[in-house]
Amino acid sequence: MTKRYSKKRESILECLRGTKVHPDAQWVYEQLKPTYPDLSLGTVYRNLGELCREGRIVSVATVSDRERFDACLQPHAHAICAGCGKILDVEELDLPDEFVERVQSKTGFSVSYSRLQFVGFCEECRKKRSEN
Amino acid sequence: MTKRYSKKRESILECLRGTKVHPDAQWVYEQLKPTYPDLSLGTVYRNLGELCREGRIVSVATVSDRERFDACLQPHAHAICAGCGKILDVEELDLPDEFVERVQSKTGFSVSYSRLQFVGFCEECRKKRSEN
DNA sequence: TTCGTTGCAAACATTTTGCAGTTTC
DNA sequence: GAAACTGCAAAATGTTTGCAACGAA
Repeated sequence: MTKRYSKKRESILECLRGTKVHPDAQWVYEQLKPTYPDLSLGTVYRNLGELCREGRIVSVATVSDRERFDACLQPHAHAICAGCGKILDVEELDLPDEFVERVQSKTGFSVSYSRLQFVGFCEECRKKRSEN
Repeated sequence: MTKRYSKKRESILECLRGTKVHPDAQWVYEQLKPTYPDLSLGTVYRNLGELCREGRIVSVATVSDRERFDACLQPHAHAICAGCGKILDVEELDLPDEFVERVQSKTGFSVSYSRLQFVGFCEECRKKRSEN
């Protein structure tokens, strides 16, 4: 199946590249719906999957049962709020190079990429909690 | 709601403690079903959720849309096979202590726990791939 | 007796898929 | 014109929930 140009796929990728929220399919759909009134959610899912398989985006986490994506391919850590689901990038937390090598030698895996997630509560959610 | 003893809940916890496969709800259900012919999947879900909330088990990853759990609470990394979904423990990959502090100071999060995942393909899945 | 726990089935939410029409090449 | 792409709706999948029966304290 040779790949063909698709305006909607390109827009989905651009949408991801232009945001820092690490969105899920629904969010991308809502962003693009005004521009493409005939856009369907299935198309968003299909293209997110395709872009992942091609390695043009990555799946960074599943939060509240929704898969979240990122078009930034440079490895970096994520802070995930267990309250509101917000995901923030955290730079300058690079894993030692030998980690991947050690995983490969210990498990026999060939490692494609890694995820470093810090789960907790963001300031806003902590504030809301203390109010109640 | 004061907690009461439940044989099934205890068995669910024991089941998790006795395995290294980082199972999902379905797997636990199938393990215990012979022992408890009247066990229902809903009970497994309810208790896994409860055990998580109590901090007696942790959710280590969502693979192929299924949440996977672990009764081992010592922080450790995981190798996740994108082919078959297998999850292996990887010891001796400790994050520098200052990572959590840095996340907290940079994002304002209060971090509860972290996850370090290495996604790739296990030996068996690579073998299968090269055969086709 | 109280109220947490469970089985069961229905409800839910997210994601996938089949198909017919459309677009790219 | 062939094959990829899409909208739409239905289906599939994992998970949650309401309720009546059950069980622990």
